[in-house]
Amino acid sequence: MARPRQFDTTIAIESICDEFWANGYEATSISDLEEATGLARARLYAAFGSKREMLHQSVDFYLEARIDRIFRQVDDGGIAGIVNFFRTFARINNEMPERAAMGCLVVNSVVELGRSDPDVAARAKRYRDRIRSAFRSALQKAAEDGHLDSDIETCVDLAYMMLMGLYVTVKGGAPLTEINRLCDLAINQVESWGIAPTSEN
Amino acid sequence: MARPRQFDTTIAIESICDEFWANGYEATSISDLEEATGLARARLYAAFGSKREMLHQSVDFYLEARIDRIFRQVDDGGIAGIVNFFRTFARINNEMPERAAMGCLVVNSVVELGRSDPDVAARAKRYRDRIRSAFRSALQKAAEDGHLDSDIETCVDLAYMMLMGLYVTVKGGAPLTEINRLCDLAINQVESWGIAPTSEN
DNA sequence: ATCGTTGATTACCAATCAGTCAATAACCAG
DNA sequence: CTGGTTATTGACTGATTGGTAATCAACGAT
Repeated sequence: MARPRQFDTTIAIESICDEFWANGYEATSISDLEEATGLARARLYAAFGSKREMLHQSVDFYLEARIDRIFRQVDDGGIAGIVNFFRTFARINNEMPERAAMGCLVVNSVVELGRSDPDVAARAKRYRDRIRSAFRSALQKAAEDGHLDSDIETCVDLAYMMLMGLYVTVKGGAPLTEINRLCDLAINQVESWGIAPTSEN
Repeated sequence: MARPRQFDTTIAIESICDEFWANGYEATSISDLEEATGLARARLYAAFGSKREMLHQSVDFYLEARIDRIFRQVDDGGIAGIVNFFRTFARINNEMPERAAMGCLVVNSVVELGRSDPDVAARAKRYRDRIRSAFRSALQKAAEDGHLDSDIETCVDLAYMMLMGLYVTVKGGAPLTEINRLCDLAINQVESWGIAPTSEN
């Protein structure tokens, strides 16, 4: 009963997401988004309402297209699933350093805007919950299989904190040797949860 | 042999630092800095050259006035010094939530600009080095006193990552219960390094 | 006292910012 | 084919951005 939109909003959000991801919210102008999407600003505003809303939808997209997709592989993977996650993290840093240097859109956004934008903070909560849920599921599976000898919630939180530490370190332009060292540490730590602790922690 | 400056640049940088700390780099305008310092923009530019330089000097100030001052107490404190550091972190979050929600200027700056500003990245390296140096000294002292049963470098990196995880979580507006839980976890972890590991990790 | 140098003040700049509006175009139900 | 509805277009807005130029004021050395 009316003129249909001539572009796919999801595809547009994907381009917008990449822009915010690479450069941050404030440093990204509407002109940048016009260029990235190939859409005139009025079309963007007609579709999304405001720059903030574009960020919110970008984070939503990122949460399901990136975060959820990655952590679904962790959900059922047991200890190995978590280990593999950190291995992949290291591999991306070694093979795609530019991409890795973008860090995580949710971390970037929440550090830049979390204090002033409750909508970003709310998405950050979903983010934390999703990550911890994946780690928890993986560890619960390990526990059922008798491959766990540690408190699950403690390990969940520890894995989460190590991951956040990695993101911040990567953003700081730390050399690959340092990033690999931290990844190895995380991997060793996670693997140690699956076996009885020895004198070397 | 010329007219002396009528204001203390260090005091000005302190105000500028607070502004960047609270609101981030891009979201802070020169007008905001004029208001915060009480100095006209031309005076700021005469003294500091550019907005970027104001940030760099703010981070430098922050590194020595905040970071170094805090971590000097960790340097010689052994295990208890590190534990006390995380206890203080928790206390600030409980007693001064608004201040705590500002997070850490270096983390904020490096997440916002580290990818594009090498000068910020360089300061982030000094930041990581200083923090790890403090944790290392503390753990070495514990080792000399025979109160350590873990690999020092591993513990150093783990403590650092936990701290970064805390900063990110705080920025995400996580409830106090969650922050306190993570702080308690960090404290338990650090304390465990000083005693022989048991079956509960 | 004066001269050279520097800081302070004010007004100003072009560029860019996020966002809007009126006109036009395309679609679908009837 | 027409009328109602929505998308698209391109020009446009006032406000704000980081940064400057010119004038004036204050100082120390001679």
